[in-house]
Amino acid sequence: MSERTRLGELELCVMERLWESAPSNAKAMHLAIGKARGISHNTVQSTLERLFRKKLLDREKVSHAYVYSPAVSRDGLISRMVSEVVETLSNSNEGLVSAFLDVAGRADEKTLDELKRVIARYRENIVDD
Amino acid sequence: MSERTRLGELELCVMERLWESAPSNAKAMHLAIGKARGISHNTVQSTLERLFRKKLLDREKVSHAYVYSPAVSRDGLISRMVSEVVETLSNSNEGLVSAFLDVAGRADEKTLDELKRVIARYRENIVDD
DNA sequence: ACGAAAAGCCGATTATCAATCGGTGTAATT
DNA sequence: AATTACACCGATTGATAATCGGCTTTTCGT
Repeated sequence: MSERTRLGELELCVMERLWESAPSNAKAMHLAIGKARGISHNTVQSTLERLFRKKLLDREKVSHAYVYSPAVSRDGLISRMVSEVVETLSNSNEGLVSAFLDVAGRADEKTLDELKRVIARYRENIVDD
Repeated sequence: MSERTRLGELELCVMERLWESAPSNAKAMHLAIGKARGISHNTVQSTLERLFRKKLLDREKVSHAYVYSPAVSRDGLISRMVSEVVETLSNSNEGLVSAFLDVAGRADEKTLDELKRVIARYRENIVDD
C-alpha cells in the first residue's frame, strides 16, 4: 500500500503517446517523440522498460520486439494519483471534497457542464433529498 | 507554472504536526517527532528550512529562533497537489470528474454524507435542472 | 547457412531531491 | 566573558529519472 506513483517528464510523454495511439514499439516511439528531443533509441527503450516494471504498460512480444500498450487509462492514472495524494494527506477522505470543490471552482465552462451531468447522475444513486 | 509539489516522508510528518499545533520551533519539533525517530536536531531544522523555501511554512524570528507555522492549510495542500496531478495529466479538466467519481466511489459513508451536502450546496449555484 | 541488422538487456553516468548530520559562526542568556 | 542555543553552510547518502554505450540474442535477406 501507499506506493507512490511517480512519473518523470519523459515517462509521462510516453504514456501520452501510447494513450493516443497504442500499441507501439520502441522504434516507433523513438521516431514519434525521441527524435525531436535528440535522445537515443536506448533512452526510449529503457523508459518503456521502466513503465512496464511500474505496471503502467503492458507488453507483448511480437517476433523479437516488444509491443507496448497502456495498462491503465489516462483517467485511471489520474484517479490513482489523486487517490494517493488524498490518502497520504488525509486520514479519512474528507480532504477530497474540499480539493474537488477547489479545483472545480477554477474549472472552465466545459468542465462545469460535465460536472452538472455527473452530479445529476450521481444524485440518482446517493442523494435522496 | 507546473512546479511539482513533492513532499518526503519527514516533510509530511512535520506538516502534520504543525497543522495540529502551530506555531512551533525546531527544538519542539525535534522533541515531538525527531526524538522518536532518532534523528538529530539539525535534520529537523533543515527539513523546516526546506519546507519554508517551498513556501509551505511561514516563519518568524522570535529572539534568535525561528517559529514556524503552516503557510497552507491541509485542505489547501491537498487541493494544490490534486490540481497539479490533474493539470499535468489532463489537457482540460475532464479527468478531474472521473477521478473524483472514482475516488468517491470507494469512499466511506462519512465521506458520502459530506458529499451529499457539498453537491446539494453546489447545485444551488451551477446546477439548474 | 551466414552475416548484417534489429532489438533487448546490463551496467555506468549524470542530475535532482529528500534525509542526514557536523562544524562554525553568531546571538542570547546568565 | 563563558556558556548555550540556534541558524547557516556544506558534505554525504540514498532513491529515482534520464541518458547512453556495448554486448548478446534474434531475425531476416541473400
